[in-house]
Amino acid sequence: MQTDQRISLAMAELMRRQGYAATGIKQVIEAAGVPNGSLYHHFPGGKSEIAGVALRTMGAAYAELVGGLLADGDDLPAAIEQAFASAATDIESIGWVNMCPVGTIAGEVAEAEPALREVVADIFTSWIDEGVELVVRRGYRADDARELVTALVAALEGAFVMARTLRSGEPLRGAGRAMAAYASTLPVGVRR
Amino acid sequence: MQTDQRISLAMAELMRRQGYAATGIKQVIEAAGVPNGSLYHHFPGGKSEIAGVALRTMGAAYAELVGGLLADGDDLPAAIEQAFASAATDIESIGWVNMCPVGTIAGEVAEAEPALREVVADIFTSWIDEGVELVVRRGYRADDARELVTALVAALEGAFVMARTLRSGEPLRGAGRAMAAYASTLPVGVRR
DNA sequence: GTCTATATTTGGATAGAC
DNA sequence: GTCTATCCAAATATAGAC
Repeated sequence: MQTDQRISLAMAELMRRQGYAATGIKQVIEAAGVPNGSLYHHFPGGKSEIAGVALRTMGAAYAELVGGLLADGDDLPAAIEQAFASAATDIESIGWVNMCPVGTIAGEVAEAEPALREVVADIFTSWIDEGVELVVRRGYRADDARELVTALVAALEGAFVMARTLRSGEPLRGAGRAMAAYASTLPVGVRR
Repeated sequence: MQTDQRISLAMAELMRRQGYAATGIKQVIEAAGVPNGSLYHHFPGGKSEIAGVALRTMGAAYAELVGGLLADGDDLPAAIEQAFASAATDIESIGWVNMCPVGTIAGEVAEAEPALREVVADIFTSWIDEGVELVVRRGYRADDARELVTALVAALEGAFVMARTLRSGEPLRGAGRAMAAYASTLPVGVRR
């Protein structure tokens, strides 16, 4: 793997566990196994530049994951409930660290790191846009779809934090059932 | 105001903007206007002890706020939608900083600061317990109430982060409408 | 492009006079 | 209880040889 990828991957892994502020460049250097000078050669912008790249990579990975879950199955409400439940089972078995870190980083950098706030805003926006497209393709109205997907992302991020803090998958399952019930109230043009 | 209150209040305000890791003791000292020695006299446990006190205070304040919103009005779904909408209007006008910071801190400290993770877990638990009592008192089934309140907290925390990042109140309003729609699907013993 | 050495600032925490 | 001075480790970033 390329040096710059090793660096941004190490940054991503550390941010997932500790967030942005608590993650030190020296930790990144050690985890990536690269010398200090190489890091600043590849990322002249230092810590925040690396974090930006790491965030975009994680954002894209989760978009693919969630998109896949939402695309599966005939019934959207059922697919939603299953996606949340599967996330719950994952973190219960694999470990509480295995969580989407974008929301936590978002809260951390929103006021103090304008450049990173915009990166996260881009990630949220693209998640929503891609999700809306999937939902519209299932026959839902565009404005319903946007509201549903926005609420889905909010519920998912919030439930992740609660699950990790309470060491329980229940918040994720509960949020999934709630969002599925909400989705059931929306009209579907094509398939109903 | 007492010295220790000035300290924990300053810590709370700084954590709201920057999170836990990025907030320095020196910043707290300056913001509170107290000398270094006084801080460690009142809080021998240093930074994490102060953060614990600050978190508990913020947790209680938000419990009261949200509890008041949920207790108002005849119709629970309408009260939920209004509570989220009111939060949206607040942060749009007062400022994006004016947000519940508990969720962000939760993500930050979940793996790295076990003592603070437990403090946040206590806060989430008491929010849920108090919310469940309010909802049960309205005639909902206890298990429905617990699931609803858990999802409410998750959606609220997630929507706060999205709103602050996207600089828009819409995620909060959308999440509120979604949760209201979900609440409408639950049976009410007394009033329906 | 890689690597070592180091500059400089800031972190949290402590000591001890008053 | 209050306050000043200070310690020591860690932070990010840079300089310059190779």
